[in-house]
Amino acid sequence: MGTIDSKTEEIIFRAARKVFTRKGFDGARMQEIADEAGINKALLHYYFRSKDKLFDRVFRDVVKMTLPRLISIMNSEMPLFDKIRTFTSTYIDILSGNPEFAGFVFHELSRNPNRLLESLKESGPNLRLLENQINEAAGSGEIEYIPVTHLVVNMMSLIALPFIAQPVIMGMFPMKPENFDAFIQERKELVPQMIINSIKRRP
Amino acid sequence: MGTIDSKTEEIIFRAARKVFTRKGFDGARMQEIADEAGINKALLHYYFRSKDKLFDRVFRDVVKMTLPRLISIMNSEMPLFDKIRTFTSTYIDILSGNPEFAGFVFHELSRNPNRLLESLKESGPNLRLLENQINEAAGSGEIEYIPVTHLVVNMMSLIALPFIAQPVIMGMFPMKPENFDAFIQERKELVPQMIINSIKRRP
DNA sequence: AAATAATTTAACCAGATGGTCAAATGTACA
DNA sequence: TGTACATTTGACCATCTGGTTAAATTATTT
Repeated sequence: MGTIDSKTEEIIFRAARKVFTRKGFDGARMQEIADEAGINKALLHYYFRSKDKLFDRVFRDVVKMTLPRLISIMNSEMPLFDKIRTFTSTYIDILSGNPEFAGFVFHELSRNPNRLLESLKESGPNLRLLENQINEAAGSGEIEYIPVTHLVVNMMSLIALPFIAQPVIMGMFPMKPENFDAFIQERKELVPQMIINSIKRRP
Repeated sequence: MGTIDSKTEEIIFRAARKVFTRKGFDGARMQEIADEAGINKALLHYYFRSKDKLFDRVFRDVVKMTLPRLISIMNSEMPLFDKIRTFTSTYIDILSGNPEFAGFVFHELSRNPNRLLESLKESGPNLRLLENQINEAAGSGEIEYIPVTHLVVNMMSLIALPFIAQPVIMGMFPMKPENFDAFIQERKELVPQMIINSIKRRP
């Protein structure tokens, strides 16, 4: 279940992912997906019964392309600061390759919050582990205490929002696409530095 | 131009803002707006010729409800750290009162990037001023240098994303709506502290 | 090569959706 | 009161959209 065997099925699926992630469920048209795939609209329904079913597959695929790698970093035994650095650069790399993913996931999730819950329930990040690392580092005086919630949300925010806000950013600060890419790359260093700097205890 | 005189016009407009900000342009239905306003669908077109026109008014209104206050803070002569604190708490207050605004603006902007450019062109924030403040503070050794772009994007990110990601956050960390509100309130202190901490030069 | 099954298509359908219009209702004013 | 004007509505229309179906085409099996 969930596998793609035929060649055309693969083509259709990629087309669907492209259109859905760019336009969202409501903005996407089955006809547009068919055109993008270069096939007849009826073929969409032959392979993926309905728009809902096709969308569902796409959404799961997008989650599967991002979450597992991030969760495995979170759940690793890596030291706290390394974890922050690795998480950031991995997440930024993923989104650099698929800039629409961030906006897509958050937007569709607000349309149907239950969607992610399933994915998270079956293999969520082990927040207890991260919590322990924070407590240890705070106990030893290495860092100032910060609740896990805020630390995680801070990382997500600093990483994901620039992609969602790309048009705003490129409008505010005159930027060509290459400049925006460079700007994002700078953040692979800047974001973890900033997070670490903000919690590291001052001498 | 752009004013609302009649009582029903006001009711319709509020209904439209509610529906559009929650569902987006593509997800919104004229019938739903009419129902929300408790009037006939034809009346929508009587007051606001088309869905596009109505949406445009709503979008402009939302921008006008947020941007000017933020811009005036940015353009004020307030000291850098105060500016960061005031900007954050004002922005969070605005979004707390209208949690859908953030996702709405960013999503619709990626559908039509030109929309904001107009609003920004006529009265954008004076980034040169902020830049000077950064340079001064960096020159005097008070802070570590940071490009304006990153500083501004960092603030936007830490403030706006939690609202966009609300369902994700409430799913990851078991949170009831009240808890989420409290979580957001905590950030009015935490975010500026974090930003300032991350740039303040260490002794 | 014939028969069977899988893939692909053109044509079509039903319901939804943005939009129109003529009639009805209400309001102000002479 | 009657008349001009604005407001509101129900009914209707054209188009779009997801989905179906029967036929055509291609691949597979015997």
